[in-house]
Amino acid sequence: MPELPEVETVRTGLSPYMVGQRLMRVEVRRADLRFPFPDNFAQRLSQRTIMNLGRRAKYLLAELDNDDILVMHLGMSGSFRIGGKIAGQFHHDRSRLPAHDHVVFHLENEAIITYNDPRRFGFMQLISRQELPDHKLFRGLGLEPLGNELDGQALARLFEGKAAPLKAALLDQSLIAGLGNIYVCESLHRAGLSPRRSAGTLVRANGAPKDRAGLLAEVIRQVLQEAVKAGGSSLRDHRQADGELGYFQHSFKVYDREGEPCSKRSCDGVIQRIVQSGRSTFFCSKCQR
DNA sequence: AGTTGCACCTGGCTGC
DNA sequence: TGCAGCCAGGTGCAAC
Repeated sequence: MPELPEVETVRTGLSPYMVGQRLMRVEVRRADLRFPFPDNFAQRLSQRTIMNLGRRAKYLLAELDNDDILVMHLGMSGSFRIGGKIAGQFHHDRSRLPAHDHVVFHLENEAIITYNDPRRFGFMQLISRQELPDHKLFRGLGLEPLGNELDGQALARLFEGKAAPLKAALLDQSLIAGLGNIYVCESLHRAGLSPRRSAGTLVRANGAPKDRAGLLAEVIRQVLQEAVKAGGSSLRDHRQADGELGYFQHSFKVYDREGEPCSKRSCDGVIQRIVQSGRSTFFCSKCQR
């Protein structure tokens, strides 16, 4: 499910059940997901208390009481479910695909948190707090789009001289970290910018250079904030950790809307689907320039 | 150095 | 109803 808003929604959904709780037992039901689990993974987690559940880009970071950080990435199809005894009540696990339940966390409060991932593009790692910033997973990550750094100037600097299409530049996690296919398409539509325009042209100083970059930075933040507020997007019936469906998918203006009329007032264009670096791009060629 | 294309997986949907 | 083909929210790596 996961771009930044979905991961953030998972974080807030899991936090009340995990933070401050000790891991009594961890079941790991296969040797690997996308990558092998670390050696002695379950043992190293057992009896640790989760001090905080954070997020960087699309990574969930469970900070443990021994200075290790459990790093979790959901890939394309990873999700968490909450079950077990919660607030004195036993909750039945209505899992649809128990075959793909790969990791089960048993917490001191009797909550049972299950990680399910049919495609297994997700992964988990244990990294010490000290080595995390320089770890290969993190050292190359770009700006956190909901942090304080992303504004027109920063974006202009990042994209200056880049020949790559805007679409590709926005998906590049080493520039901005956390956007994926959906929110890039939606942001570009909202900003009225073509996904095919080369990233460098945002900056070229003919007329109002600052404005394009500034506008794009602003709409990215808007779109992400709105999506977080909506609990993310639920595609293919993907659920949030607490079983609720996010509803930002109802706000999509272009994603998966090929052939539909452009929703912008004063635009009579039609949403098109093209393929850029192997992935679908949805946009309106009339109002996105 | 910057891009592109493929690979990693499973499942759901479309169309014959 | 069956089955082939295509598509999917991500990313790392080999190859141009």
